[in-house]
Amino acid sequence: MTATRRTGLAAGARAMPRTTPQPAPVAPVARLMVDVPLPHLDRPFDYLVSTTLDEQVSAGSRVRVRFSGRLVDAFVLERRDISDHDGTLAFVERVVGVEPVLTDETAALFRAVADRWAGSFVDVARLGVPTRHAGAEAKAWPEAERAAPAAGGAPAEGFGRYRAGPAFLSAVTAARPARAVWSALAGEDWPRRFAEAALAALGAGRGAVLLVPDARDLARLDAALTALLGSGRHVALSADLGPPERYRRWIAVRRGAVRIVVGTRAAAYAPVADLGLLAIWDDGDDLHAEPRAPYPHARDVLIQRSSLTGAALLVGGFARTAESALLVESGWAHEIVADRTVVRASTPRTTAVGDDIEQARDPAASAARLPSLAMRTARDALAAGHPVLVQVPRRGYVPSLGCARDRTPVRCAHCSGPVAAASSRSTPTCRWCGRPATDWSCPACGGRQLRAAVVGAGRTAEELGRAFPGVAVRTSGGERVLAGVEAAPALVVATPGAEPVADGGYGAALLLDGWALLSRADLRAGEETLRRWMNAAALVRSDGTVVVGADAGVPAVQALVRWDPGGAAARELAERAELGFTPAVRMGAITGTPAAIAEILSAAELPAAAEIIGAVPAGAETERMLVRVPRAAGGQLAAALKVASSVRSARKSPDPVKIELDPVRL
DNA sequence: TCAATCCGTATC
DNA sequence: ATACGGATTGAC
Repeated sequence: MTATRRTGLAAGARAMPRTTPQPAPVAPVARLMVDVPLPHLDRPFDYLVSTTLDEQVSAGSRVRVRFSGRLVDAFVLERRDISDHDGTLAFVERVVGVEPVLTDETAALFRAVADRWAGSFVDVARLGVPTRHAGAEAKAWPEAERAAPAAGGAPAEGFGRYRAGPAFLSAVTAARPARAVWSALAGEDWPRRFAEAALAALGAGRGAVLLVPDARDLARLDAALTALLGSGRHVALSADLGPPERYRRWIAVRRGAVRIVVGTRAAAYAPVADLGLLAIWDDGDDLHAEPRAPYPHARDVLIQRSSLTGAALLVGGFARTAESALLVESGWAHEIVADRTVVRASTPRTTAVGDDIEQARDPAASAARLPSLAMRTARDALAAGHPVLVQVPRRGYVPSLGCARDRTPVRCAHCSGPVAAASSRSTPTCRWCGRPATDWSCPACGGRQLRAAVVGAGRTAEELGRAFPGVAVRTSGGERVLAGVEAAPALVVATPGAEPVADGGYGAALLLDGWALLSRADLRAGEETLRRWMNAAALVRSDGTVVVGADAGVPAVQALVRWDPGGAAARELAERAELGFTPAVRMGAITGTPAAIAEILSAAELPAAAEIIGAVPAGAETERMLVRVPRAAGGQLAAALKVASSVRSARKSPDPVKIELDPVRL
């Protein structure tokens, strides 16, 4: 660049006079991570900080730098005196916003999570740091309005009902790194318990992060914290806030104005200083699994964060996952469970009516789906003035049809998609391409008559309306989810996960079509079914009744009847160990073209014990390969896969591969 | 001998 | 990604 050009620039657009930048006198080097998606660039680079930017660039700052010719975003990890880079250093171009977005602790967490899931730092940082919104930086956070903390309950209240419950709370109060898996009793006011645990952390002068699966649970937890702490001392973070509000709240946390964060999975990375408690509710819910690379699971992020910071960890739920069972079995976490007598007293009476599979599978006969016991149970609860919950696994009217004669599933003639009916009168239509399925004939027997193969929530509500004339029927599911229902007779038809909370509890719950949940071709079908049932049954009054439409011999049914989430999870874990599946082992899943998979496998120095489980088709021209290693070699596996994908990206290999660790779905 | 092109490598 | 250097190729 010539002297004249430089003079020209100095006289140019910028108001501030511009000369050759001088490195800052103290700690002129900024070590930073550049925001480029290439795995082989996932390491720090050093830049110089000029005297003009000296004040604004600190550890955690978001900056822009010229990297290999173009301007890219970057996260500053630290300021240091010297660089170990041999070449000359470029200067940081500018600072993005005045707010440092990383703390030393979250930077370490991003690194650890990236390493654990064979991803890169900036991929994880993108999950944990919301997009900047300049307007939000200016506003101050309102002062907390303090509620008089409600007095702690009597000994047999709250966590006092559980063995090791009070011990956990006092550990949090004493800022000790207690770790626990909590199996909540049916009917438990878990948002209140979470709020109490957060208050304990606050009492120790620490902060807390509490995670829930979805917006509805978040609203409940938010309300419980407001009731206990007043407003302004905690903040709710979720994706559906919209960028400005989300950033405003997040910045309040980063500045230390708020020390308690409740939120959905991305809140796991909230920059709370001096963490005293990390908690997650219902860790079996799929929503805790991040769908963006590197696909970290919120429970595992909290586990790592607990290890890094020494913050207490609470994994709570009505049901228990095999992963949580492993935390207990390995001795890493303690159990918080109630004694059997307490469990029996709080669990609604539960009966299975699976009886005849053939009959249960004939959804056309409403008497079979709503057996007489279920009808009687509902009638009694309604008569007693309580609402009745009816859980139906599928939404829609008739989401799946079959041949009336031999039950061959009806597929679309054009695209082979599944065919569903939207109402009793409408023409069955393909759910993929929308074409009506007129003129269908059974490929097996030639029959032309259709019948319902699966009955959805819509038709169930219709049937119930006829069976109980005069009783209000309400539905919750899909896009229309009810938060709660009042303590009055009503039939509430809900899909799993969309069950409204009933004021005072439901008088009864009917869990229909258990076979549809249990027979899913999924390794986790049993665990997931029990989780959905327990979450529904937990909303029933302790003197109420649960009727579950599944065979009494099925382990999940027995665990529900006995309210034994720990036993079920231990059995599940043992089964996974036998089959060699997560969490008993660590797994890597590589999805891509056969050539790309072969490239990864040849570049990866897999641990000696690695076992490769042969490629299965995974979509058009792609396959999926699994690598299994003992848990102790999990870190090595992730590192090897990371190196292999770095080699591929450095080599500019064309077809993309997806690398997942411990995938939730197999 | 020089320029156009390809390939591999580093990116502070 | 993308910019750059060194090697390679082809035409004069």
